[in-house]
Amino acid sequence: MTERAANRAWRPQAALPRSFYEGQTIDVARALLGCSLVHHGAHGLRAGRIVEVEAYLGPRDKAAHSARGRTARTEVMFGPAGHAYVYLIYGMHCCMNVVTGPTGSGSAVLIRALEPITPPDARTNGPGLLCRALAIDRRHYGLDLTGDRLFVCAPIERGQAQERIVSAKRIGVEYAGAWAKRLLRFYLAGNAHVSRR
DNA sequence: TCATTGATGGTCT
DNA sequence: GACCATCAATGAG
Repeated sequence: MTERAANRAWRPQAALPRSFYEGQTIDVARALLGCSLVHHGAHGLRAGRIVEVEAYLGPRDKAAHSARGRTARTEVMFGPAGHAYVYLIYGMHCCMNVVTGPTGSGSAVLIRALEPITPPDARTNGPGLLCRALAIDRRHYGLDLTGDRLFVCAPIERGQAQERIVSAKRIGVEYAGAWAKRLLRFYLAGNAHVSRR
């Protein structure tokens, strides 16, 4: 946490390969916890450690945007895994997902919160906040996450006991009937940067 | 501390 | 025209 932020310059590792994203969406969601989200932009390097995610399981999942059909907005969800699905919500906030599973499955994982790395005082405890902090917006729609601009890299080894993962209901999807009750939100237990505590 | 509400615009009916 | 995978400001208690 503050130790990582304060000390020697943090350097991103290699981007995770496409095979990482091609797995079962729930498995990918859980595996993303602890990984670093990295953006190399005009502003320089901005990054954070993923501490909260939500899984969206494709068109059968009534909470998923892909359940509304294949449209210009959702097109990237139906493409190959390992690409960014970025959308505008409430007219002012962007949210970022990673596309998962087999091509055509329409599944993705929403990144909901980060523990900031650079800059260390950034507010990243929500899907809109983290996009703003990392300068991610709709221009990144469809971007290949196996490139070197925007990507995820493997967890930083901490030499500590592994952090426990909590499963919970997803936020803001009450309209989705039975799917709203599914425990498809995952976060690191006790982490101070989770969006709702 | 909690509940409520306004901001703001793309997407879909 | 309604809805929305959000956030910040506000006001009551």
